[in-house]
Amino acid sequence: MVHERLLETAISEFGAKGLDGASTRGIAAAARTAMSSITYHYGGKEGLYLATADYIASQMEDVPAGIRVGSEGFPQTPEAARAALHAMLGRMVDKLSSQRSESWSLFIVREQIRPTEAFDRIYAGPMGQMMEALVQLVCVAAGMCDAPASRITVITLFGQVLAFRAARATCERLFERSTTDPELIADLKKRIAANTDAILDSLISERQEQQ
Amino acid sequence: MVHERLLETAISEFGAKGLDGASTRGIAAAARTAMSSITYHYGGKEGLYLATADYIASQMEDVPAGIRVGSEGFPQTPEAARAALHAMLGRMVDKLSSQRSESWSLFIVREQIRPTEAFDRIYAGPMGQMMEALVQLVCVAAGMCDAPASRITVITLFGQVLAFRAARATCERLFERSTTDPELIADLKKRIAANTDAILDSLISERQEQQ
DNA sequence: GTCTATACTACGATAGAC
DNA sequence: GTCTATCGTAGTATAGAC
Repeated sequence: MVHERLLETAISEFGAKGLDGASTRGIAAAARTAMSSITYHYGGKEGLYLATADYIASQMEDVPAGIRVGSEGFPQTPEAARAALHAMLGRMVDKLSSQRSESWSLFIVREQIRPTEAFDRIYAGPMGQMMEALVQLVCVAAGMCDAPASRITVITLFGQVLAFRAARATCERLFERSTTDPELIADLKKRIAANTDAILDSLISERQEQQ
Repeated sequence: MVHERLLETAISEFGAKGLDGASTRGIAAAARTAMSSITYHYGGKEGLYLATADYIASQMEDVPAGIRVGSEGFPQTPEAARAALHAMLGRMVDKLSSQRSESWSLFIVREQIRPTEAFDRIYAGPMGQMMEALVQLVCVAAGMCDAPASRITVITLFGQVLAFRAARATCERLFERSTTDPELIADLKKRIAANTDAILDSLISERQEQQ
């Protein structure tokens, strides 16, 4: 219980202020425990930071949802791959829409822009699996091998989802609606699905023109 | 000169650690001045934070590049709007690819996820202009009025660009190339342009089906 | 305008009570 | 395993020299 409270608070504090900026005193107080328990359980501030990264990584396990490169259930036909792509992007929207994701998204974005050892830990887990799965799904869906184009496409697809969290204040202003509105989230999912289809189709026709 | 050195350092420190996390001592030391000069010039830490937001906003002035809703040069035909859209997204990629954008992008993303008064100041400037211009350009390019769909589309287009900065560490891993590589940036721009065309075309055909 | 000096609060780490 | 107490360092703010 103490562990979980500490980690939850740490996500929020480290997310907001970074490793240097956050204070163990503040984290311990918010988690209703003594500061020295951080030293005891995690060896110090840095230890808690890395443990927080692992904790965040573990919370993303449901996003790839078993779709893993090389696994037996991995989609083999363009149609199946496209469906899996839609499903995975949809789960990502759900994940990033949730109130819970607010704290850890700041943590991750900081690590994305200025990576430390913590990013290695996050990427080594479900996040890396998810990105590699997306690459292979795009390849299968567009009938191409693992070309640079498919990887760039994945970043643009991911970006569509990411913007809803990483540019949230802009979304609130643009939509003049709360970004937690389920109807808005449903509309966003539909639009991302339509965009994904359009992008895949344009990749396919590009390929056909080249031949 | 002291002002500029202070503001540049402040972007980086506030970006990394937030308002609470960053220290005036650290900022002053890195800007090679006395800490008390922050009090003198900006009235304190918060004053410097807001001044930093204004400074960031002022640095984005070249992105809308005069394309402003209601101005006389605003594109009126679908073709012109599409070209302007490509140009503006291209300038955004350039901006976000630059080394300089690293510090202020963290500042902005933090404000996007947990907005304070500083975000109002940033959005009131070129950033808000840019987003509203994108909305109108999508409307003109897709032959639709200011529907919710156009605003959601703008977020997805923006997300494609944003990902290159806000998910940089993921990009580095996916591409196994430096994200400052000009060739990679050129490829990304081409892909975003192609995706934008595909997305606009799908918006247009959606509209035609409805009729 | 820019600096030093100082008052007071908060920081991380650690030792030791229980 | 969780707490309090304490040490040395670093934080903001302010007053005042120049």
